[in-house]
Amino acid sequence: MLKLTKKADYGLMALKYLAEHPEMPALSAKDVADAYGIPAQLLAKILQSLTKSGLLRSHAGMNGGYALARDARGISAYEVILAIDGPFFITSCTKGAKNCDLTPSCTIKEPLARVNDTIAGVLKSISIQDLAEYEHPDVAPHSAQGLVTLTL
Amino acid sequence: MLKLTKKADYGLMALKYLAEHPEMPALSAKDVADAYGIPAQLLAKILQSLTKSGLLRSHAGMNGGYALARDARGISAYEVILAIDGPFFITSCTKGAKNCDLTPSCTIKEPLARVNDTIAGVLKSISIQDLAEYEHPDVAPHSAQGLVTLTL
DNA sequence: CTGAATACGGACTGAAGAAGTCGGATATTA
DNA sequence: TAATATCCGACTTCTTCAGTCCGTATTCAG
Repeated sequence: MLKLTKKADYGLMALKYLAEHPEMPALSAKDVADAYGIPAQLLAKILQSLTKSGLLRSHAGMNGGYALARDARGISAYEVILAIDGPFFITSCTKGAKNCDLTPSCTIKEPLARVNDTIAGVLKSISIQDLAEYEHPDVAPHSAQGLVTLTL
Repeated sequence: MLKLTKKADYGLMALKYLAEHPEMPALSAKDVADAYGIPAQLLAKILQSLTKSGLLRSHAGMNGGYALARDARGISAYEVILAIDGPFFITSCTKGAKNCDLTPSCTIKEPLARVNDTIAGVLKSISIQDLAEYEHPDVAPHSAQGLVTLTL
């Protein structure tokens, strides 16, 4: 629980890989899948959904493949996860149209919604470029600085 | 995905309920379950695991039940979730003994581990007391102030 | 023009985890 | 002793995730 799906992981990895190879006009799903040992067909579908969400540009045919639709710095981890897994909510019942049946239970969900927002904020502050630049943990703790304030 | 299990929800609700009724020496699983419309047997098992983790004190027999083992202010949401669902990691492969088979994939997981720590920090900053005090969203945005800094 | 390489997309299967139930054993108290 | 509890393991059911299969459409090279 509270875990990213493998699809989201794969998607982040693939985008990172694309960001690391800006010289290539396009990389096929198979290229990326082979680079990481990911099931090619599965990654293909992931990249397709990222294309539909506008994060990638695709091109069929020989020497086709995928490329980042924007600069790596302009794509956040949040967008990627959202595109692949849909909107996430930390709580089971959200205060949307489908309200939850347990009337008083929602008193606990309100504060947790703040947690949800906090997590979303953190993920929004991380760009694909950040992931690509990240080399070694102990070497350079620089770059992205996400400051998040949680007020209950 | 990135969602709390219902068990964790139920557990948080139950602890909140206990915190709201400090006058009661003990409340049975059934009491709490009825208050929220939760399956009693399911909640019972949740409360048992919270007891094993030392967050609750239990007492069998008539007029028995559960009570908070500590002050509500000393129990964090993090502890509750940990006790019920076990340790959570945002990424599928964690850098523990069971290392992941995808060698290069882990390059992406390192930065996400920071996200994981951030989330844990937020959850640690929220106490059961905070949940119990939280009355209405628009009325009083006071109390718990969690400040979390994420450095990639 | 033809064939290879590629993206696209629906349907399907298997595995895993979550949610909940059942049944019984133990402990405490009225 | 009977009622009320916690305690605990096994089980079923349901959903979601992960992955595969297969057919179609698009583009490019020869």
